[in-house]
Amino acid sequence: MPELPEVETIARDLRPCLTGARIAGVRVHRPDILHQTTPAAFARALRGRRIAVVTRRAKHLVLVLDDGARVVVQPRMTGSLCVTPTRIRDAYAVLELDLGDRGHLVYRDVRRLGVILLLTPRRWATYTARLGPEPLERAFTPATLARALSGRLAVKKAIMDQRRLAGVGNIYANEALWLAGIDPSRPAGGLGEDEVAALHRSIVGVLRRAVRGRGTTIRDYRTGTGQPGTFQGRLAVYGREGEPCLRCGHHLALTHAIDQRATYLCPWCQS
DNA sequence: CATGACACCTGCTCGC
DNA sequence: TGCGAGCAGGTGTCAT
Repeated sequence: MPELPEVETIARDLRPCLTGARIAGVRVHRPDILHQTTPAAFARALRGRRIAVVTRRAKHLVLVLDDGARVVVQPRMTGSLCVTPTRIRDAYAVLELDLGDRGHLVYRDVRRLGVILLLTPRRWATYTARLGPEPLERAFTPATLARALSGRLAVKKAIMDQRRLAGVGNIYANEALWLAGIDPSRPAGGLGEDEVAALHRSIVGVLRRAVRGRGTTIRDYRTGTGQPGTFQGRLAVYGREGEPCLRCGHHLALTHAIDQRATYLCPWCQS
């Protein structure tokens, strides 16, 4: 579920709690979320290690351990992470790390669509190479975006394709395309230079504002401190079908024509 | 290579 | 009130 701003918020919240913490114990409550490893091997690799760095790549949280291994958490639809001072019973807890006097890190995931990976430096290199550029890094320019926008697929699909561009999901794709005044079904490769520039500005702008708002909570998303985000109150189109467009006043529409995902748009000013 | 269908899961909401 | 259908912000795989 969480997109870039949500995972960025979680990473920022967890960073002061986790950086330098030693992993004293590992509890895997739901083994099915561990991919390409077993609970026993996973626990063996983590126990006794220190967490050196807490970071984010695309929509994924990354814990770099002091031996260079990386624990990658993909929360997907309903995953959430937070640190608590003491253990609390939770039917949806999937993984718990005991951090001694630094408390407990809990990964909870109601639908259990999330994934946790343990990657060597070499496998991490392969992993990150498959993901597109980070839209909030300085190196992300309109030219970078233009490279992601090739082909005849819908521009909305293109910006949500994590190999082309990292971190944008359904909510922010809808918002960015509305901000840029671009029809989401337009072929990605057919945008003009000015439209690419507008979309670049919109993507960067909406992601920055959403990070400042600590993410969007529609249902399940919680920050790293267990609270809802605030950006849901500032969405211009997502979830607002039938309501007036904030630019032109026409009724916003909802379709599922692109990849069967909810697409919200203003039929008047996105055409 | 691009695209579409589907699978993975559970909970919530809506309509009857 | 109760029940089934449909829907949900993501990603990987497989067939075409």
